[in-house]
Amino acid sequence: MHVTTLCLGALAFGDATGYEINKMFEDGPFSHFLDASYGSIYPALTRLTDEGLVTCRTEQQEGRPDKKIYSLTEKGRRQLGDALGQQLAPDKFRSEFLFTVLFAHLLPRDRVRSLVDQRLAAMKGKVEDLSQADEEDTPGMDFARRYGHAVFAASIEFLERNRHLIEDAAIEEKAHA
Amino acid sequence: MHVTTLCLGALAFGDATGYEINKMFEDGPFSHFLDASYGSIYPALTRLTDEGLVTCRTEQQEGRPDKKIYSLTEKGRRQLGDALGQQLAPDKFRSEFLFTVLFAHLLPRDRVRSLVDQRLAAMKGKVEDLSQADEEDTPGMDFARRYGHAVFAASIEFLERNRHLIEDAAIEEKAHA
DNA sequence: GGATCGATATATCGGCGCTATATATGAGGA
DNA sequence: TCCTCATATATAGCGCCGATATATCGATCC
Repeated sequence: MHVTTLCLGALAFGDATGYEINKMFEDGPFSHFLDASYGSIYPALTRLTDEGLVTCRTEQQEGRPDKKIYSLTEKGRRQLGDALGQQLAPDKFRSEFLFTVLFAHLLPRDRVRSLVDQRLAAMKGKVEDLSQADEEDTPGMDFARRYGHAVFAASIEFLERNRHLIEDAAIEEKAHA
Repeated sequence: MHVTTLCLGALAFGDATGYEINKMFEDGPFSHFLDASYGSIYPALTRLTDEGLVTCRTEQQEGRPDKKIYSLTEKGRRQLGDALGQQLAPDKFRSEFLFTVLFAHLLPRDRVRSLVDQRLAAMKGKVEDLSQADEEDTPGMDFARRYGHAVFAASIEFLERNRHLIEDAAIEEKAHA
């Protein structure tokens, strides 16, 4: 599923600028399970406009560049529907933490402990974020939020119960590797 | 963390060919939380050889191309240690399933149900995979395996308990979007 | 017995998308 | 006063995935 499709999805929630779409990936409803950045969003919106899947109207502003507000066309809406009907790619997960942990037996104990502490703090923050329901959310958004909450909660519980497995394996001294 | 670093990590478990390293990402110990493919592994090994971080010896074979077996040098081992001491990037997670589910209220119920069924089946397979401990695993590998198991188990439980949230929201008719 | 398929093994090309950067300004905190 | 953050668009560079090319052996299938 290409960035163009993700942008169509973003616009299905209402008209938006490239800047606003980017925020949906950074902080918004997509942030926990999708990724996209300016470098791909702006070119995608241009391509979508060329193909007639979205339209663009410009709004003058003072001090800032003019706002380019994009809207889904009927053709774009159909294209999104098609994409959601295709075979989906399986989830992708990338964790430098787990990669690093594979070498716990070669790392100083302090390092491993700090790694786990940092991770626990980050995950507790995420669980906090995902605890707040929003009245305006679609059923899907609510489901995704609860899903994230459940997974992060399980992750935290696992880490707290099993951190000793890697901490005990780590080396006592402070030396590097 | 670049592919070169991941290759150093792979070679820290023993000498290997590019083909074997690829398998570590495809089926092996890295497969659940890392990604890399031929298109990046072979160039990475060339670069690592040029920089003296790995060495390469060639083994003749009949019928197949000669095996190029790579080994970590002392310099490579130090470089890996350094990388594991740096600030790690946070986990990245990409899910077309959750993206699609955001639009559950626009999709036919059959589609949503089939999506959940497919996902459950895939996840049960993963849990199965991750149930088998291996005597030869490092403590880190064992930890990562259990971690995956815990997270997938939580995921399955959540899906089974909450699938109705999106299935009830989906539209009754069979029409597309 | 012939055909097809998957595993073994290396390598490159095209294109997609992230990271960083450029540009410009107003608001708010230090 | 200065710096950082938010608003807003856009591109260049580069890293990496996916597809493809090449070659052979063993296994399965019909």
